Amino acid sequence: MAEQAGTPRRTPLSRERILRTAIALADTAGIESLSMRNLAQELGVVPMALYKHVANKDELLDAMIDMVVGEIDAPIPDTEWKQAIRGRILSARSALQRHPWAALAIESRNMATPAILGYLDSVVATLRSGGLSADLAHHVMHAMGSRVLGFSQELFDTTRDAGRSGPNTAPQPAALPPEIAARFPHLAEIATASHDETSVVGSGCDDQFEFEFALDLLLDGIERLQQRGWTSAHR
Amino acid sequence: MAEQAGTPRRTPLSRERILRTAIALADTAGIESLSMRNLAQELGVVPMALYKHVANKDELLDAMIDMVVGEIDAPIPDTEWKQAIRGRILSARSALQRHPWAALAIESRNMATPAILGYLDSVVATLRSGGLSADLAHHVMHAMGSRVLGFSQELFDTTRDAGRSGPNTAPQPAALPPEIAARFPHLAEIATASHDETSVVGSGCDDQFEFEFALDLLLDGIERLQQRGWTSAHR
DNA sequence: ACCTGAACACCGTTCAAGT
DNA sequence: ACCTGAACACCGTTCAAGT
Repeated sequence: MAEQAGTPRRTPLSRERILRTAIALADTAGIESLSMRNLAQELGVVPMALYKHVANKDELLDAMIDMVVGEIDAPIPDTEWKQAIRGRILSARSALQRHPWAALAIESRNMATPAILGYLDSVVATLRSGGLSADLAHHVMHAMGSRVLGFSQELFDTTRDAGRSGPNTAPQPAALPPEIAARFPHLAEIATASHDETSVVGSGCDDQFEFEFALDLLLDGIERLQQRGWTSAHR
Repeated sequence: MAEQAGTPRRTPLSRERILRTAIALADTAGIESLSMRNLAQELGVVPMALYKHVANKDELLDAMIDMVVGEIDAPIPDTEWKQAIRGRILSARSALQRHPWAALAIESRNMATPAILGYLDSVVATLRSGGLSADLAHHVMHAMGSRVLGFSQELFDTTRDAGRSGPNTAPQPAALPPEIAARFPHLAEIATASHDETSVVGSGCDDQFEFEFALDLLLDGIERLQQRGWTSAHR
C-alpha cells in the first residue's frame, strides 16, 4: 500500500521527494493527518530518516508552503496594473484551492517564507509601476490582507471539508436547517438570496463570484483613491 | 502555584470556571499551551474531571469562542447603518484583540457556533435596515470576510507573538533586516513608507489605522453600490 | 454512585546503541 | 560512519478498577 508500483522500493530519500509526498498526503488525507510518523510510513522509511532532510516539522511546513506559492503564475508583462494584480491574485487563489490546507497553514505560521516575500514583493512592484505611491501601496497591501494570496477566510464556509479525497461529501447542506433558520432569520434570508439572479445550482453560493466581488470592490476603491492623489494625511 | 489564594481549595468544578480558566490560560500562555492536561492542572483536578463538564476539547474551544464573541458590544440603536456596522466591527476587533488566540481558533473551527451566528445575523439585520437588498447584503457579508468579526489576517504581522505574558517581546524588529530588504526592495520601500506622514513611533505601522482603512474602503464601496441600486445581474 | 489511576493510541524529537 | 530502535515527554480520550 505504501510502496508505489513503478519506483524501485529503495528510491533514495530526498528533500524533493519528501516534500512532494507530504503535499500529496495533506491534499488527500487532510493536514491533520500529516504527521512525521505518517509521512515516514508513506515513504517506507523510519520517522527519524526524515530529519536528515528537514530540520523539523515546522521547517517541513514552511517548505511545503513555498512549493505551493511557487505554483502561482508569473505576472503578465505590459498589462495595466489593475488587470495585472487581478490576474495574479486569481492565479494565487487557484493554487491555494488545489491545496486546501495551505491557507490555514500560511496563517498559522509566523509567515515570511522567501517564496511568499518574493510574491508579495512582485505585487507591490506592480502597484508601484501603476503609479501608486509607496504610501498608498503600503495601505493597499494591508487592505487586501490574505486576499493578496488568494484566500479570504470565508466566514460561512460552504466547502469546509477541506482535504477529503473522493467526490465532495454531499455537495451542499441544502440551505440552512429549518430550526436554525428560524433563530437567525436574516442569515436565512441572505442564504437564499441571489437564487433567482445568479444561476447557481442548488442552494450553494458561487465562491468564485464572491471572491471577485470583494476583489473588485477593493481594486475599484483603490483606483479611485489613486486618481484623487490620496495620501495618509487625508484622514 | 496552581491553587489560588482567595478561594477554598475545593471550589467545585463548573463549566463556567473551566471556561474562564481556559480563556485566561490561552490569553497568558498561548493557545498551544492549552491542553486538557494543562488546564486540569491549573484547576487542581485530574484531567478526566473536565469531561464531566465539556464533551471534548473541540467543544471546549467552541465554548471559549462563544464567550469571546459574547464580549462584542450590542449594536447602538437608531444609528445610520454605516456607522452602526463600523462601530460593531471595531468592537468585535477589540474583543478579538483581548484574546489573540481567538481569531485563529475561529478560522480553524468548522465555524457556526450559536454566538457567532447570532452576531452575524444582527450585522445582516443592520444592513437590511439600512435599505440594502438581501442580494447585496449577501455579497457584502462575503466581501467583509473575517473582517466582520474584527480580524483580517494581516499578512506581514507586526504583533505575531500572540499569547505571551509580560510586555511585548521587543516592540518592533526595527524595519527589515538589511539582507532581506535588499532581496525584496519593494517591500522594503513600503515598509518604511508612511513614516513621515503618520505619527507612528518607531518603524511599526499602525494596525488600527490599516484595519479602518480597509474597512472604510469596503464600506464606502458598498454604499456606492447601494446608491446605484446594484444587483448581482450587473456583472 | 461517584471518582480516578492506569492505559491506549497517538504526537515530535532525542540519543545511545548497533551494524 | 552511518542508520535506527528504543525512549522521552508530551497529547486526547477510554475504561475498568477502586472507594
